[in-house]
Amino acid sequence: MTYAPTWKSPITSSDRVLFEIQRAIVEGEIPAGSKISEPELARRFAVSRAPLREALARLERCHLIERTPNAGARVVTLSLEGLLSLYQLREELEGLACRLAAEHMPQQEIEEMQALLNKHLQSQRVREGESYYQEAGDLDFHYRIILGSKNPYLINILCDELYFLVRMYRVQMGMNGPRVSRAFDEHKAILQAIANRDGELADLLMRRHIGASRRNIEIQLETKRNSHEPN
Amino acid sequence: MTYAPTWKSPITSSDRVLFEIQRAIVEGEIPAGSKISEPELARRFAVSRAPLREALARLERCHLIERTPNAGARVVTLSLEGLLSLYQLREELEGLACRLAAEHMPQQEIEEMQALLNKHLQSQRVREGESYYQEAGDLDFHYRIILGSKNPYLINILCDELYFLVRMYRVQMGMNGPRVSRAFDEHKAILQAIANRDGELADLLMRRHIGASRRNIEIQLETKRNSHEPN
DNA sequence: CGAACCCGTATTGTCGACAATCGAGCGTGA
DNA sequence: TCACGCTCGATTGTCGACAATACGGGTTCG
Repeated sequence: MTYAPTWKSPITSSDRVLFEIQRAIVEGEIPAGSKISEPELARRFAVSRAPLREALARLERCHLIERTPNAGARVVTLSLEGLLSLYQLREELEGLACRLAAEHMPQQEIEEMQALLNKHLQSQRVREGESYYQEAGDLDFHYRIILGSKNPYLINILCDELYFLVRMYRVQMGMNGPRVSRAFDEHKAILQAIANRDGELADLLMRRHIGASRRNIEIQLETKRNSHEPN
Repeated sequence: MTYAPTWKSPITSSDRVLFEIQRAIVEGEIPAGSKISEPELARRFAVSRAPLREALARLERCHLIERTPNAGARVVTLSLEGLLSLYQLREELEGLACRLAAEHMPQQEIEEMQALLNKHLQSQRVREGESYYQEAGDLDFHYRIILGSKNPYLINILCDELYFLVRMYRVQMGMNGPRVSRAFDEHKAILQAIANRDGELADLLMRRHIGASRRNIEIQLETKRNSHEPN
């Protein structure tokens, strides 16, 4: 069995269009909830509708658009409920990824990650509170652990299908709260557990790491419900 | 947010072709590992290559085929390693599904499932040891619990992307061993926990239920490794 | 004799046009 | 006035043909 592709460089023109639209949707350049017009996008990216439709199929696969037969496609609409569902999943899946990574991740990859964390730590010390860089670092950290699990289905789901949606939520709903500062320490602890081949602990720490964000969302949802329903 | 479609009846001809090929692959009529010829399949199902390619894209999505750019598609090859990866995932995801179902599943759906289980129980009492019927019943049971979780991403992953692959493994690798007889009781216990709104217990029982099969696979893998490597 | 190169063939990726279907707006009738 | 049906326009689904790329066999050179 071959591992998930996870990132082919844009070979075919369908790939190119896919990447462009992905970026545009994630960054909100194509607004969430807006309808997608095949002829318009085809003109915009200077391709025929055939590769465009191929790209749309893959966008649906990573949950960035929703298609209904004979009625076209829409960019997904973001909601706290959706974000909560997403984090419920991530908590389980990335916990599993940690357990498997502790088992299967090669020593070399672990050391590379440790070096990476140290590099990020330096950067953060320089500019305290800078969140965006941490964003990239955080996603990269999770990304590598998932790859370390060596479970092709898990890799595919998290890196190919959910990754961009997570990024979209982060960019457009600004999920970079006060947790940023704590993330470094938690990452360090998780990686240490993996280095010690302690899968159970790594699992637990990762669930906590993501679960903290999840509970944040649940609180927001609660307050939203409380402020809307009584009206 | 809309729930995953999970089963549109074949509206477009692309859908029709998709379902036909899905069935053919799952049942082994198109052998595992064989190369897929677009022109041939297009002729066989009397459609153009456009809807066929759409169908292939969706087949890739549910892991029944693997495509490499400019080189075509192949039916997946089954392996114990792949099956193990699949069950590792299922254990986590369906455990989560149980926990969420205990929280969100409407009383009515629960009662429907209880009725269904009783019906299956009668059927099984009549023909002890009959496995195939149990197969369908088992998949249906899991299916409904997943839907009960009301988590659209979870539903999509398990029911749309992994479901057919599980079926394919069951049909072609004959995963219907001695566990069949125990499944009924375990199903009953899981459903009871959900009915009691005891998510934690339902989670635990489901993990055990799937974990038993998973350990079975691990044992087979172990014996395979032991008999091959020394040579 | 082996390996690298080249070329023909088949397959995949892409295109433009046609057919089928859906949504919007208007007109008609109760 | 409101509801229903209809027509028109636009969009999506499908088709056949063309272009680009990868595989296989044969040849040639070291």
